Amino acid sequence: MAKEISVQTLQRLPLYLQYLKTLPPKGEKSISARALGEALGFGEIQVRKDLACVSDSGRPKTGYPAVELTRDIENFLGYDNVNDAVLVGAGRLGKALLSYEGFRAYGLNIVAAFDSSPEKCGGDESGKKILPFSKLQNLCQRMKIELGIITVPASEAQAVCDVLVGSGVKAIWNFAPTHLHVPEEVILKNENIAASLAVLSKSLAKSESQFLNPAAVNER
Amino acid sequence: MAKEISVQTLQRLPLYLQYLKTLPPKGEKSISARALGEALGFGEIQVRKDLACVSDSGRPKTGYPAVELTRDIENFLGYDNVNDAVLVGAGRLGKALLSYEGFRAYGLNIVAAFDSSPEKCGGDESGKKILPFSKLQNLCQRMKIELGIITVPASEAQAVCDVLVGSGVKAIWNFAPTHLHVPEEVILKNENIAASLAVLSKSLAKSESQFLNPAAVNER
DNA sequence: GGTATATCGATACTCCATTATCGATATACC
DNA sequence: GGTATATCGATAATGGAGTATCGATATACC
Repeated sequence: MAKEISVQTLQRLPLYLQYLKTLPPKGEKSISARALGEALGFGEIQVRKDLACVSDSGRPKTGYPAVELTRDIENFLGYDNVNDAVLVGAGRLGKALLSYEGFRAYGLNIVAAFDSSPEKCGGDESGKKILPFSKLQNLCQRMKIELGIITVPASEAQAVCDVLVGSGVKAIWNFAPTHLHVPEEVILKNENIAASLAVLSKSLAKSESQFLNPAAVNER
Repeated sequence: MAKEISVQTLQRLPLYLQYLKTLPPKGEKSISARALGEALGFGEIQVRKDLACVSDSGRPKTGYPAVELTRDIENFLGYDNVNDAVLVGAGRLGKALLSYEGFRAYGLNIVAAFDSSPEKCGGDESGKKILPFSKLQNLCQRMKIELGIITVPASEAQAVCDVLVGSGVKAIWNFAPTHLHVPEEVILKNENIAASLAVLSKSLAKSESQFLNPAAVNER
């Protein structure tokens, strides 16, 4: 436990958690690394290494107690302390994220959305407020917002990003299909659907032309 | 050119392409690996190795001719031959994907969406049709659809997946936050927002507690 | 209580992606 | 046309993630 953790491991942790939550509460008290691995498509050694980073509840002969393991992963990922965030760009994708209930379970709370076109402003069906872009800076500074989510078109993304950074945001989650420039100390995570699609359609093409590598493009 | 290509390289190729498209048509005819790397945050050697997989248009002293390079990447990624797809789950995320204009540029054409609740059926604002789920199998078989996009809640995802596979779909793009089981020969790509968020919020937490590693969580 | 066994955790190994080094070469300039 | 130079491309070195092996140990069963 408490070793250096790699990005890959970090990305797998939520998957373990998702699976643990699907287990019936009345079922087995413990689960083995092998069983977890088979359910998710990972090797059992990899599962042990991943879990060793966040929990030491593993017991020989029985495996990991489901309740303790769940708690340990959640603690590590910080799902208990909530992160406030703002979202910029109330288009379709922005609204989809706004109304996604699951974020709260991941410790993320979108406090408000912003958009430059006035007709989008007001209340969203999700119950979240959509405010004019001009109010962004003020709100971020007042509420000490640290995370900004960008769902505007690519052409506006850098400008929005600059405003967010100027408002004290420390991390940017970018869904616009473009590369953003941020200062050293600001964390940037790009969500690029084209990159994912490239992997998928390429392996589809490959498998059709009988080349090689038919399956399992995903993780690992 | 034409060496084995890694998944990582494959994921970066669309990023090069995106950047190339932002260059003014009247500007420099050529661009160097160093310039590309600086714009996107990669090392110049990595850029050369990536591009070597898909193009041999690089010239000493000048770099890569923008037009040729663009064409080579697009050819490699298959953006010229269109892939038909169906989407299942006309919720907010599903509709967002439906109306995303950018897909066509990536060689993806969503021919129709499906949903089990009748009130969602009919025409979407995007112009795409939303059909009852019962018609899924028939349409897939008739049109020989090879790619299925899943945007239903996690609880229904496996059932939808099974129907898609049973309808002859060869690749699944899964946006539901759950792990799916598919036959060996079916390609599965999971889009997991929780995994991305985990990386982001963890590094945010880290940078605050002054541990280490302040920036650049993203690719590489 | 003793013993067999399933499973964990640590160490060692392998493999692949990234990074560094170096020679080759086409262009630009004189 | 000759020469200097920026840049590419190939080969080698490094680093890190994933995988295998093996001993340790807690549990279950007799």
